[in-house]
Amino acid sequence: MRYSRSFIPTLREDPAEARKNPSHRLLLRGGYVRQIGAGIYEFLPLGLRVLKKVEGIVRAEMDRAGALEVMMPALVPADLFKETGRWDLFGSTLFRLKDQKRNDYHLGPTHEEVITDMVRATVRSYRQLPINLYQIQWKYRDEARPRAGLLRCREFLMKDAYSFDVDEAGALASYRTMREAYIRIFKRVGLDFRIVAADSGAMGGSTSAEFQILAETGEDAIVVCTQCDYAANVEAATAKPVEAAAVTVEASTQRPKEVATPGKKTIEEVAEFLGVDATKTVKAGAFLYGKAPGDAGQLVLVFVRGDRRINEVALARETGAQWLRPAEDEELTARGVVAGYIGPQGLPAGVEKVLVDRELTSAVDTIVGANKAGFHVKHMSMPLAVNALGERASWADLRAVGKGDLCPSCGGGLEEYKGIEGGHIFVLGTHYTAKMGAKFLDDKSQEKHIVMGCYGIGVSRLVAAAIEQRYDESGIRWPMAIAPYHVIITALQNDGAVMETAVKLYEELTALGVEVLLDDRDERPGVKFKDADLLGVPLRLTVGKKTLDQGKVELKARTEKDVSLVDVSAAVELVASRVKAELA
RNA sequence: CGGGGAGUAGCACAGCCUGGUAGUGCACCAGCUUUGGGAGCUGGAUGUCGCGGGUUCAAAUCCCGCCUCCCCGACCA
Repeated sequence: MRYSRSFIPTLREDPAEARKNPSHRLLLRGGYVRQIGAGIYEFLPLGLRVLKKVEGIVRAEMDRAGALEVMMPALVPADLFKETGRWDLFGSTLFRLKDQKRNDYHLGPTHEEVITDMVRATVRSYRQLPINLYQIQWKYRDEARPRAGLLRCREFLMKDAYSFDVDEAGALASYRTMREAYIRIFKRVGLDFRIVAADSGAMGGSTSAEFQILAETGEDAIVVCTQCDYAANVEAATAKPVEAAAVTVEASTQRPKEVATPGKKTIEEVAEFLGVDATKTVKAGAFLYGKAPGDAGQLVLVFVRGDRRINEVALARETGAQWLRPAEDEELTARGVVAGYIGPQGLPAGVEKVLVDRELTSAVDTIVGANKAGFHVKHMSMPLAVNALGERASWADLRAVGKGDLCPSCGGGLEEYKGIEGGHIFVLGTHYTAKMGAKFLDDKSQEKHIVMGCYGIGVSRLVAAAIEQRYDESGIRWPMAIAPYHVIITALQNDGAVMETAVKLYEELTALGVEVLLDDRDERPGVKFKDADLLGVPLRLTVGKKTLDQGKVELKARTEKDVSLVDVSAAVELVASRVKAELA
């Protein structure tokens, strides 16, 4: 492509509304995309080339794994979601609309119901299974807060595959096949990623894993063991409990004693006031939760070590809550609980449920709230307190795990990283097929529900994630596999031998299947260099009078500092082989 | 959904407090010069000042209502 004939409206300055996020900023500045609304984007030619490259890799690997591509409607009649209850469960995130007959529809945020409907209408026998169907389509979610450019959109390109098997073992095999395909995809795209254990959330599945792309700007926190292959989203992470020996036990015989802590409510305040470390205190959290939308909230008190944070996802899992939120002070007062001074002993009868983090099994001499304004209790033993609460209390893993914790599987150190969720794979079981009556006859003439799995990749999100992982102050640094062009030829003079040589290189490389952007614009060299860096094309061939007089052109990689002078006659072969090598 | 900020030319912004012919830089067009890391000079074109209403002789500016976008948080199958 000749730059002079292309449509690449680069911006010299940062758009005001995209300064916070590198990929957003660079995609806009590089003329890849344009924002047209919150979380809604146009893909310009360059952006579309990148998107199609990612899509192509995903498609190739899905096909290789035996999945079959289908196309489903984005506009979906509400009946299907009503069958599984997701019409209500999805809540405000679902884009809903009515047709002229006032019937309900939604824009597909994901297509489990639609694909299950397709399968239940056509599959009758175990002989038709297993099958894996996938789609690469625009999906819609009315995000409460779209942000970070392509990373969290309301309209986004998604690959979703859905597997259907005769039993759990089959589903697990399908899951493993997808897992392998995903590894190939993320590697081919050129991403640094980790496969982490994930919370299955409301998908109702059992086995699941996330493919997290490591990036400073990631929204997710993950922990990775430095010694084994344990890795988990912090929402799902557990850690080896701290050994009892690590806690002082000599004072455990002391009797609990109330101390005045007037006005000291937070752990920081209490710890400082009493002159102890936060680890020697216990933090209380109070939450209201319900098991169905619109339930009257039920109160649960949570205790973790003072320096810990409560993992609300783990709490939701433990309580079976469908929704969960911190309780307001007034709601606590109404139940006889004193906000800021909550402790495990002497709790009012209004408190029916208490969960204590397992780490506190060793907390035999700790500081807790006194359930009385202005007082805390020293020398409290959490195990004794839990016993005293009887059936109201139980132990659970509720603390947010982080750096410094020990690996639950090998005891090694855990590191914490930020990640962008690029893919998520689930075994769903019969969650959807049972609700929707997707059945088949097995080889014993028994009617059974199909066992399902689903596997998503955020295709448009990967475009942004790749940038988040690879950029510098000058612009993007695309991996070869998804770069809009493999090489940019920068012609420093716009005429004579320089342009002739540039065109010749362009034509020869193109003939070899190398994708070339020829900067033949009537611009000064500085402008061309700046744009080349901003666009992030992996290789740059610079043709200029100075070096051409000696029969040379310059070759530079976007990720390297050095420039190498190469013979014009050797340039094509050199570039072509390098491109081929990086794509392999 | 709670809190904060912002809407003026393609982009970045000033002007608003204190009402009086809408500005600056970059980009764009023309000419001359320049030509290896976002050139210089001269001239030019470009605006429903987010939308609607109100006050006023007069509104980008003051008042009321609305919309949109961004950031933090909540949320995120």
